[in-house]
Amino acid sequence: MAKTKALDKGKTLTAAHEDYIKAIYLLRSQDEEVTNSALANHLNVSPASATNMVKKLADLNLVEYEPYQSISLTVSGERVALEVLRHHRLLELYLHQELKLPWDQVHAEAERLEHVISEALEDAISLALGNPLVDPHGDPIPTKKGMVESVGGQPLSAARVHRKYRLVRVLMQDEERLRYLGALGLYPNVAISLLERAPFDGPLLVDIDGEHHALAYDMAASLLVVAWDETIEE
Amino acid sequence: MAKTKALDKGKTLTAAHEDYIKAIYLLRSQDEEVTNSALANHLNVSPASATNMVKKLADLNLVEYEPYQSISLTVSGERVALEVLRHHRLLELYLHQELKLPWDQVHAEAERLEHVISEALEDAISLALGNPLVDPHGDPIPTKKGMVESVGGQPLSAARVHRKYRLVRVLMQDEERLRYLGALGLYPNVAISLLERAPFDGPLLVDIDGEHHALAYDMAASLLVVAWDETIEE
DNA sequence: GATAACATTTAATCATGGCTAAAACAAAGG
DNA sequence: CCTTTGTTTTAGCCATGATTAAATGTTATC
Repeated sequence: MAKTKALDKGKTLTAAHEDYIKAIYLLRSQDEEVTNSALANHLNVSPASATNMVKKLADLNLVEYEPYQSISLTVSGERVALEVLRHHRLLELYLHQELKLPWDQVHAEAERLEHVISEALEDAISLALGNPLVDPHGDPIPTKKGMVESVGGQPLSAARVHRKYRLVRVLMQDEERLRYLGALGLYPNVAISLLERAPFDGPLLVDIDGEHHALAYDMAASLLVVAWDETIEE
Repeated sequence: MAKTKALDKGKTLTAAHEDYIKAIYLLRSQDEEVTNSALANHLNVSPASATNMVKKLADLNLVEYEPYQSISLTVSGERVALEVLRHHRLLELYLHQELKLPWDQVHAEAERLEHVISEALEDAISLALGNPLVDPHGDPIPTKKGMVESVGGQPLSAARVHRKYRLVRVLMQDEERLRYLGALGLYPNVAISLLERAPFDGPLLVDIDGEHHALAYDMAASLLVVAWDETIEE
């Protein structure tokens, strides 16, 4: 019982702590090196603030940190990250599915709620949703035990022409863009085919549920799809 | 546009601000004089902290305050109080009714959530519940416009023997006590009759839905009832 | 009306989590 | 190898919201 400081302290973590830990986890899971500036940038704080907090997290045994080195989570840190992420994604799904909030609004709302819900509420939400595994953007919801389903898929921008795909994940949280996608009917599980690809990473012509639309390349790069017939039909 | 500071600042109020304002409102509505110490006591902070915050709230035009005098809300202050209270009570009802959290837990949960839900979420919750007017404890839910239904009723401790009453409100938020009441089946709208009253403010023998129980005097004093036939049957 | 008892306010401090400016360090190019 | 460029850290500061201890004001009692 000597080195388990972080576990001892239990739920003394503030929203700020959780935000940093979540950011480290998310950056890492996008295969980005977690540098001080990347972290500061992701959280919209100054680099100095990031250093400051990272040091505190290191004291709590939640991150591994040596000055001037890149940052990583410890096992307890990752446990915290997954817990927060579970809250976040359960909330997103709940708000969208049960309370009918538009999907471009649920992220911001969950961002605040994730820090204050109790274990009991987390469980109740999960139960009400039937212990779901993905949120409205197709992001996987960590299980209570901290397991994360790896959602497969390739970027639509890299897909083959004239093949039917299923949209499985939207790597975007920006409200404007999500509203735009929503207007096109681009939600997870929708059928989408690539009709034509403009050169030089130009726009892509796609068929969404019968309708034709042009889609900017970088948008398409943030849409993960799998071949339609590789997936179980609902 | 000179004196409307509080309105100008809009949603820059912190959870601490809201807690103080809510406390002032609740103390006042229990006909207690809102003194500095009552406030400090209610919020579990030191008197010095209360003075400090009250001065800030006065600067924001949310409370009326002169040193050494008792404290009251301004019109904008009351508007804030009602908004927070609306959040709180909507959340309590939602958590209890839709997510099936035990009624003794919803207060603590709502206490945290009330400060972070958006207008849109508030509306969605209210809509999902059919724009309800009372929470699970029988406390009135302020309307969007800031109207509060006054819930009538007299303390059960002052009720007449051998008359059928309807429990309309439980003036208690303590988890232990609520759990106890719950175990007795004492929720709002339950039928209750006073069978016998012990002298010297002693326990009361009551009939709750056919079962007989003894109830401490101070408990009964926190239960508001109305004559069964004065109320609309469901 | 003086004084005791109590409530309130002031003053000085602390922890948190930001910030800016300056110093220290790392990595790359000449 | 040294210097330039960019990143990271340190140092000093600020606002928030709490604390305790001391000073001040209010009220009740004799």
